[in-house]
Amino acid sequence: MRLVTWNVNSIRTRVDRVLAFLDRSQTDVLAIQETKCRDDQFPTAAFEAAGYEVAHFGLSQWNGVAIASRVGLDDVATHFPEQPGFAKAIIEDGPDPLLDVVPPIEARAIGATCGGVRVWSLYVPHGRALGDPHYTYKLAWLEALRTAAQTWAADGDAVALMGDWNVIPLDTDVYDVTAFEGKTHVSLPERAAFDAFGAAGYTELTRTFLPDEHIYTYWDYQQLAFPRNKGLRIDFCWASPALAGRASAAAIDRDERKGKGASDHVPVIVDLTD
DNA sequence: ATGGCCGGAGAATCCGGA
Repeated sequence: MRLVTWNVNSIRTRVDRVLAFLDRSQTDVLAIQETKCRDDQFPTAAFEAAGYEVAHFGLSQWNGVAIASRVGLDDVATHFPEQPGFAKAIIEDGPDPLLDVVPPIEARAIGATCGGVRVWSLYVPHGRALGDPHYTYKLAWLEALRTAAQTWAADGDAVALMGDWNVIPLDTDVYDVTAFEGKTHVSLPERAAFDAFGAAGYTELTRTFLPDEHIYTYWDYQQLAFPRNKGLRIDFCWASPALAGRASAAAIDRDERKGKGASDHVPVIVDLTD
């Protein structure tokens, strides 16, 4: 079975390219991030015509996550247990007891069971800047996900946590780490939050099969980043113990960054034995 | 070749991205 994660940066703009990729790659399950649309705007019919069921969670033009599967799609969840919401005032000042406000959960996670694997499509908050409320939110979000993931692993579930993690785990996962001094994605707390999935028993499958340095999954649209190969490695697949042993290969489809109409991220592919 | 931001909203730029 072939699982793929891809931040498509607008599904409506990219749908032809995504469907062409699904056909060419013979992908069974696609975890999509940054669909940038509401559920009623998602091009579901086009996916169904290609033989895929789709579950999408999108609230506005921001974020948006989906799973497309041709091997079944059951028990859809639009957030993980204790997933924090984001509300700037609450994070800065604490909850207001007079308002009893609950921060709204953003469209950054969707889970479904596909071909016996619990697949999660995840769009980890960017963080914006060190010390920004969004950075605090990012760390809390990752910690809550790790807590949930630990429970799933303890239950013996076959889980794939796939998506845009917005963390650069190693200095060699970026073209020049000094360009990120004092910025998000490389800070110690972010890297610790990412590495905690390993401590929880999960295996990052792309690292297993693609251990080379300076392998990237994202290149900025600006300043000729792709032709100059100034990229980042930020898209990953953490596999639970029950799943990791089934992995047979991983690949990054760098060619998908070429040409007009490319997303700034490329597909990250994981193959499992049946 | 892989090329000098892009997408969405909505009417002028502005937000968010990393």
